Amino acid sequence: MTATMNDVAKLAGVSQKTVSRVVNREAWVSEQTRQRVLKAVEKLGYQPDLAARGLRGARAYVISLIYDNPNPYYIQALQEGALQVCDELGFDLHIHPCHAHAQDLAGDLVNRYRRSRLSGMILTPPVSENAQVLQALDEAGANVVRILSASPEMSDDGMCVYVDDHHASYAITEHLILLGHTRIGFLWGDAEHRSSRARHRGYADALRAYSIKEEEALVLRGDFSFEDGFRRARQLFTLDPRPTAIFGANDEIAAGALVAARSIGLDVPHELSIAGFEDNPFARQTWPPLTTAGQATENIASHAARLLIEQTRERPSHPASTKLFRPELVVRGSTSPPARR
Amino acid sequence: MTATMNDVAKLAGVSQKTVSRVVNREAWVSEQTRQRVLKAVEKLGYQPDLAARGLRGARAYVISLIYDNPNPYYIQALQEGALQVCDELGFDLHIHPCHAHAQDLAGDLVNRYRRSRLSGMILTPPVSENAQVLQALDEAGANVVRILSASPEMSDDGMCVYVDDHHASYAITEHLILLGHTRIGFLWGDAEHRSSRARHRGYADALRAYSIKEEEALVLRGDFSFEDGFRRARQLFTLDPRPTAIFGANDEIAAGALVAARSIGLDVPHELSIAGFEDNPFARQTWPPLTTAGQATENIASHAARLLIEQTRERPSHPASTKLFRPELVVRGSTSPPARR
DNA sequence: GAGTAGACTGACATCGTTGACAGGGATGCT
DNA sequence: AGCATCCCTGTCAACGATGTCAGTCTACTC
Repeated sequence: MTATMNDVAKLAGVSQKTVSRVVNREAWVSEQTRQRVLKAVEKLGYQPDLAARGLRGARAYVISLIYDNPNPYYIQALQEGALQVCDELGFDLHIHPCHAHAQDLAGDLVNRYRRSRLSGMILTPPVSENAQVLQALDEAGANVVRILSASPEMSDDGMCVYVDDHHASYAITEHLILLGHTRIGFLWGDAEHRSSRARHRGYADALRAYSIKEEEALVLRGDFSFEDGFRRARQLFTLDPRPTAIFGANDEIAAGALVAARSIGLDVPHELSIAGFEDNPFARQTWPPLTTAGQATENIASHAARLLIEQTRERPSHPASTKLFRPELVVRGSTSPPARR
Repeated sequence: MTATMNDVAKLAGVSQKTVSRVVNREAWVSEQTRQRVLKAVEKLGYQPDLAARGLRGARAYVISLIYDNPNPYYIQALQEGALQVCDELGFDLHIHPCHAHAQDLAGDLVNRYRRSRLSGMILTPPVSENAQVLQALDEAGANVVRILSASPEMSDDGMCVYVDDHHASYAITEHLILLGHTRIGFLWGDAEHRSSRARHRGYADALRAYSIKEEEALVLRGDFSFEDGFRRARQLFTLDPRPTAIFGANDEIAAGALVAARSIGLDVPHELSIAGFEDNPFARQTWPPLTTAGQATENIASHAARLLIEQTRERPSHPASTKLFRPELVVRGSTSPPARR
């Protein structure tokens, strides 16, 4: 039913191998032959069979996106970015949600890698920071690109796409300080995420830069969830005096804080400013909309996918390159100067 | 490096074919041989290669999930549900976001079907209701399961997983009526979605059942987005008298209405009740949390995936079966009796 | 005791593609 | 003229599984 390479070859009057050469853009095919083959391809609506291709070739035409992240907006953006590049370059994308704490995550990923003959994997936080996983994949000879928070040293092995959380977090904190806030609560994300630590450092560094002392009671650890943001915000409200601003390590936490404020009748932003991080669509759908910082996750993912696929093609011209993305401050209605007391 | 069926066969001292039989749970293999093979499989960590399998067999071991839906929570739930079944049954899942209005969606899907040798496709609204797509896939002999809103006739061809939007929408409207509301605004979702029409019918039928006249001015068409919910809610607020309740055809619309209410200083639920539909996690993260109706989308998707894979296996024992899911009413803080005027 | 059916196993071709290698014609160099 | 080199093309085996078919070995029936 579906046309195969053989059909194309017959129609074009060449050998199957020559069709393969044309399709794969190999060198040394005469222009004349090329055109004839392409015409036949067109006519038959031929499309290479990914399974057969992957079977014979060392490389298959599939990459996998690995994530463990509760934020659907983030995940969807990742997927869209990666898919766009895959479509363009004729690859398939597999998605693999997983649990960062699963029994044998490393083994599982290695199995997947083999079983599906992956060309490569895109690792996202926190899996991209899991030393055990990285080692196992490295030993298996897997082709990996990691998305992760930039660390001051940037000394990671392999190909990485960095996000400068520290910088953006500094910018958000500075924004609050410049509005006149000095008592700024900070709600952590999962401490095991490197990005959480970077975001906290950005906060602390900004305070220091403006000679504001970091108060222990204003900084609460927890996780990246809405619920935990809600809980911890309420905890901050018991302080006397209350903080005049809260900076949540992601938009979900900030949204939780927003609802917490509402729940005790606090007016945002006049009685309390709230800022988030990531700039989900979500952040635009609260009232008031959230001040936050973000970078199109889609771009980050598509960059990672492109890097990965290029590496697959073994073009030695591209040395293992990295890239740094800088999220940008987005000021919306949830922050304003503190009310005078 | 990775073990193949041949390696397993050698170790177990049987033919490759026998290993294939054991792995695929075919009948007529002696228990003794089975055990020996399984031990060898275990020892070598053998996993069947999906590409090779798909190449030889008519069926491949991949299904695809097709969607065009702006709601990441919904999509993620679909994905999780489908993936769970795929993992269990040894299939791969491809995801394929698309645009329902794309130039040649039907052709694109058929191409994909062939190119990746899919075992089948799960179609979600609104693609699952696109006659042109259905016909093209049918002609290509594609194996399809559709997720879609139940219609009164239920006369769809092929395998379907139905969601009873009408029933749930009736329940929500009834809930509002029983609280004492009579002027209830209704904000449509995209009219081309069958579910939108079903939800509106549920609303209208409930009003009729309680002898409340449907007022044209209270019913506004639009799409499923937050922004459009916001816009249309503001439009409703210009009416005199204002509606005392708004029912949005999904949670996003309802959230938009919530923010709209806030923006003109209306207190929810006391001055205005708001209800949504779908029960996203999202609906719990507003203030107040939304009254809504929902059914675990994950279950719907996993049911669809299971149906699809079973059909692949050509077990004639299962006639093309369908299933009806009934979303349930979830009452939260965004609805209450109307204030007395 | 022959025939038949049922349980179990293996040999071999095959899916659609790519990789290794060989071959042939044109061109350039000695 | 002879040889090497550069283009261009084709032949053949292989990837790792499954499907077809033919076989063997037991047990049961008549």
